[in-house]
Amino acid sequence: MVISLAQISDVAKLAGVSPATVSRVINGSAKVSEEKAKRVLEAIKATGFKPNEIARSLYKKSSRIIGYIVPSILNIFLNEIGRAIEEEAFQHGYKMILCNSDENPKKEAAYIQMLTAMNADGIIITANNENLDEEIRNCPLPIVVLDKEASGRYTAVVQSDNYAGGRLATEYLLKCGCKHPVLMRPPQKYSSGRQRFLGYMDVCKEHGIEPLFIDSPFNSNDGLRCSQELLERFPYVDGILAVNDMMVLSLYKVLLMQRRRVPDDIMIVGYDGIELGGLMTPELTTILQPIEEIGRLSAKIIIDQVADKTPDRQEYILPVKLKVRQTTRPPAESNG
Amino acid sequence: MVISLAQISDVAKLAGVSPATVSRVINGSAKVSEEKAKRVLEAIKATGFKPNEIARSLYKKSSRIIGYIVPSILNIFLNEIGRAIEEEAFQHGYKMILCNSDENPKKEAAYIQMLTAMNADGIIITANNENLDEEIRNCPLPIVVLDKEASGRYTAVVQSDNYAGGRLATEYLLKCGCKHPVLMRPPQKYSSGRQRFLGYMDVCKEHGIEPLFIDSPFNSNDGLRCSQELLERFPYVDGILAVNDMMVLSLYKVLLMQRRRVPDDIMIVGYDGIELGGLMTPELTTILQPIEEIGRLSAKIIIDQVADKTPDRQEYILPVKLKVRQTTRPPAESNG
DNA sequence: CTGAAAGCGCTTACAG
DNA sequence: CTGAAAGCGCTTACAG
Repeated sequence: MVISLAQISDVAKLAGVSPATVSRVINGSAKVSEEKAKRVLEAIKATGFKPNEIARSLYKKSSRIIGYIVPSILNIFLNEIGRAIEEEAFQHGYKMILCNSDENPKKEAAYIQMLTAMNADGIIITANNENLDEEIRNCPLPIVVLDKEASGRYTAVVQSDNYAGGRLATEYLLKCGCKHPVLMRPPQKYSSGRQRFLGYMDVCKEHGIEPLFIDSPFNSNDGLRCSQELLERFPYVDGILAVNDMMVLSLYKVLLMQRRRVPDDIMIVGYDGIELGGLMTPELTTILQPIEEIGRLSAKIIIDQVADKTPDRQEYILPVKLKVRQTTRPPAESNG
Repeated sequence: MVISLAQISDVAKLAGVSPATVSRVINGSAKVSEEKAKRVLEAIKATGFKPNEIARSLYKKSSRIIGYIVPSILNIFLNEIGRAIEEEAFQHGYKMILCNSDENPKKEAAYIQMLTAMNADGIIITANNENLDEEIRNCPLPIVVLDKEASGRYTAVVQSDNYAGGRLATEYLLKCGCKHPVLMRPPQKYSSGRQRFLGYMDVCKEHGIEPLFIDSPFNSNDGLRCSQELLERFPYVDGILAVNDMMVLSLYKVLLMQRRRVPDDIMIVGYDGIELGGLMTPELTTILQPIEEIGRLSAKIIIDQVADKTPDRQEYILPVKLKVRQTTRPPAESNG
């Protein structure tokens, strides 16, 4: 069943004017006599006319759409950023569409092409593969890269201060009295991962503490295995810097099986600050990335770009914060 | 910085043929001499030409895009369905774009219009408000409605058997020896919620058990308050049918505070079967909705619709399953 | 097999 | 202020 929609010509006929006049009324792009405008408005209502955006953007080169490409639609952190992008976009009359690349370079390329082809006004992407360079280079749209090593052409990079995040978490665990904090080291192919590692290493060095870490993916599919390995390799661990908040669910499971109490035996600091962290039991102490700001800023950069405002700079490093909850215990003297 | 893209006319010029011929090569829509085809292919490569989908779909009326509109981008269950939609779509050369309506009717309407305007081939929606009727009626696209009471016009409704789900969960709790199973009753404005409630009520009646329930939202923002209220009103509760899996995180928190053990003191059955349930500690016994199938079927219905195949029927009720994990304990005699 | 032409549904110079 | 015309970048009858 296909409902045929009214077209601008139908409206024009009904109102007794030309399509051009109808267009001008809709867009407010030129003066139209009050009387004709009124007739047009009535005709629009009567016909239920909605301008065809395809035709419109074929001419206008802008569809007021921002594309957000993520490697996984199941990544809560990225979805929380998406929500912020969406809000900012909508406030400015833009729409956000989310595309799931499923960590598949072919899909990623396909969505970049689709967004280009549909005259989107920009792309926000957490690209995580290098093969993408060519697609991005061939894409004429403004591109904001999130959170990852930016390679090749882009309009701006928006990420949080991962070095500071790594430091902050480590320093806090030491302050809480941990002697053997172990880092679940994020993938080192990402600059974010390298920065966090660096932050951890530097703090260890400054405190004369031996750095301990195991490599961990962001994805929690392997979380159980990874958590188990951590405890096997470092049975004396008394503090853990989780690769991200989600991973802590697996950590809890393994710790409980081994009857290690949190925070009594082992303290934990997560990373990201997704809402889920507050729902866990015990509630998760974590590094808060400025999720809302990352999303809004990224959207804003693209919207400004449309108005030919180039961003102040190409790299935005947003500050992180420590959120203390229940998986850490501050030292007793801090009460004084 | 705007990169100007090659157009079909550039390719034609370079290959020494007409744009029509280039189009025919790209689309395989008519025979082209081998020699010219070869020249065209070379010219395409040389220019890096990508057909403008906007222009293309203005004529073709199909953009090979399926829109998936959800009330919240943070709903894991809906995102898992989205992943399945995406996979099915991609296999057939379609793309899925996810639109977040944020439970805002205006956004919902805006996205429906956008998808219509961009000649999407169909919409999959978990509409949850009644005001939407008009938008949907005015939308000429195939629409598949998920999981909710379908109102007005639509191509098909795909949902799982909520009545059976309600029954299954209740029966299992009784089988495990619960005397006072309490239902976190899902919002009754949804047919899915009403069906589950009915399933629960019927089983209670059949077993001569007093039905106990409190109203609960799907959203876990209010989870803590809701869980607390449940325990206050029914302190003797020994089994809980959670409104969904996510809500169980809040439940755990409250139960732990009150020193009630799971499953020793209180057993829990979740609802949905999201992956997160398996990461919880204890791992969650739950009703598995056929997430993968819901997504794939919905996508398939739309894709078939494009080829003018009307679906076999308008209502698909998919079967649910019980997944036993650690929040329930089967009766001892079941070993024999 | 192939090109010139018309058309998809809008928008905007161009004249008046 | 307003309409006829051209154009956005493709695709597909229509002739040949």
